[in-house]
Amino acid sequence: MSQSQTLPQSNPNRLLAALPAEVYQRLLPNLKPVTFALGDIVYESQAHMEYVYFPTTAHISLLYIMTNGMTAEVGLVGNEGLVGIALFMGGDTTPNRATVQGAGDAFRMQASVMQDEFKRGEAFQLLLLRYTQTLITQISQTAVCNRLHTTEQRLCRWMLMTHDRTHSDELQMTHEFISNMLGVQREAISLAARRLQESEIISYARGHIRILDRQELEKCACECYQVVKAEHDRLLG
Amino acid sequence: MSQSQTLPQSNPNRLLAALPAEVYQRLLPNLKPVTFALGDIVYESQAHMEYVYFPTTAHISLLYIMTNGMTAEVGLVGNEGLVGIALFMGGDTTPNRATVQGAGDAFRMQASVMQDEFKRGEAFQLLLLRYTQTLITQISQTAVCNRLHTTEQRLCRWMLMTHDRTHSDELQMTHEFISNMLGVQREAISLAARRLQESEIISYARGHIRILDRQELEKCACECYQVVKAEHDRLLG
DNA sequence: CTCTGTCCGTGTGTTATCGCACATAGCGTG
DNA sequence: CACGCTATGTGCGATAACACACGGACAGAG
Repeated sequence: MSQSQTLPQSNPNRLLAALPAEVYQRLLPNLKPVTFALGDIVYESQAHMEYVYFPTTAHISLLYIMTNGMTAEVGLVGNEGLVGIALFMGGDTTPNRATVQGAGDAFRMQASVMQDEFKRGEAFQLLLLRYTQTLITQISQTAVCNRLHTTEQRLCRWMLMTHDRTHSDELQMTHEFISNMLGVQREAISLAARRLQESEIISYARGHIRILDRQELEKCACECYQVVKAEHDRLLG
Repeated sequence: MSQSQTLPQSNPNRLLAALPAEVYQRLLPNLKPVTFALGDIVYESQAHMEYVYFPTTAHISLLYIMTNGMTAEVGLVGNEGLVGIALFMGGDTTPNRATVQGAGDAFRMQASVMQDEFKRGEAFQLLLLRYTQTLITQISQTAVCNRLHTTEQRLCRWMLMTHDRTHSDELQMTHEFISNMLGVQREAISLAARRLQESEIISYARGHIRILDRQELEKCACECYQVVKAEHDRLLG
């Protein structure tokens, strides 16, 4: 992680953008731009959290690591949200690791500054709680989806969610990486991905996936994608 | 649902019990005892919510119903929590149905009264947000568990969670009912339950399950049960 | 241009679960 | 006590996913 020189204004964090000007101005001096590389660990499971992060171009996975080493993603955060909700929910830590799934930029804010503004109980608090509600919906739907849908459907949903946060048709990730997010074997991803490639919905090679036909991709995904999206639009759109 | 005559003090709601006396006294006039029967629907998916509920002896399932009718539980609330978090998180509704899994009592509070107290930003708010954080952990762990663990492990975890909220060794529920919670076929529950009965960990007959050996049951469950319990104890213990 | 590590393809056997069909048994009702 | 309903047992073929193994192909480093 390194400091970047200029604020990435072209693709702002949407929570910060939704704040009243007065609040935004008050917080601005406390927003420091940072750059994340793929694979960076933002927070370790159960570890102290000093900052909250408002992604702009980066996106971050919340994942759980079992004692036997298997992993599964429970949530995904891009420029629509923030990472570190435990710091205002009162937990201070979480059992999940937060790791960078897409390299890019974010703003960070000292936990104490965020908490002071949160305690004012105004727009900032309302916004953060509403976002947390959408995150709860996302996690709930992941629970349901993990139980009731096929690997192929879940792969489609996951690519759509990632696509929304990537702002590019090319996703840089290997089958191996995706299998760790979806909690399945790498071979299962290879199989599902190949079927999608044969249908000319995606194409891929050596860690680069290109989304060719987003409409078809949405048709192949389960309803979970739309449920989460609709709930997000309702609460923060 | 019917009004009961006396407040069930023997088994209080633990959130209410944790409030400072001053706050509790202020809220008391707004707490109305209600009794739930098995199967009652507390909130319908996407429907208006007029009250929040603090269970005492009842416990309530949060479950998602797919368009094809399949269901899966995402969370379980007993006297350690409350139902209706969307009312202070700012969502007002949720995509999940809340349904009574164990008959019993609860206190209800008008949404507006709850919101007024919440906005004071004091003990009540802190407590509710902390509880919400434990619920997020529960939902997250359900997501992971649904993906990575066997039906038998998940059945054990689910019975433990229910046992904690039932305050009795006898759970009144059929295999069919449990299968709807865990999102599996009824036959899969029958199989797993029979294995547990053969090991003399539980016994059951016609909708009555008796937990014979809770220690063994914990051994058969996955780590998810302990993770959620530990996080709850850390935040609200 | 060769080497090496990463990424993906593919096969085989095994297990878990589904989907369905039907049998059996207890319970309440009339 | 006969009946019907509900709860559970059981079998079987189909499918999805796991676990493991190994081969091929490409990219980048040197």
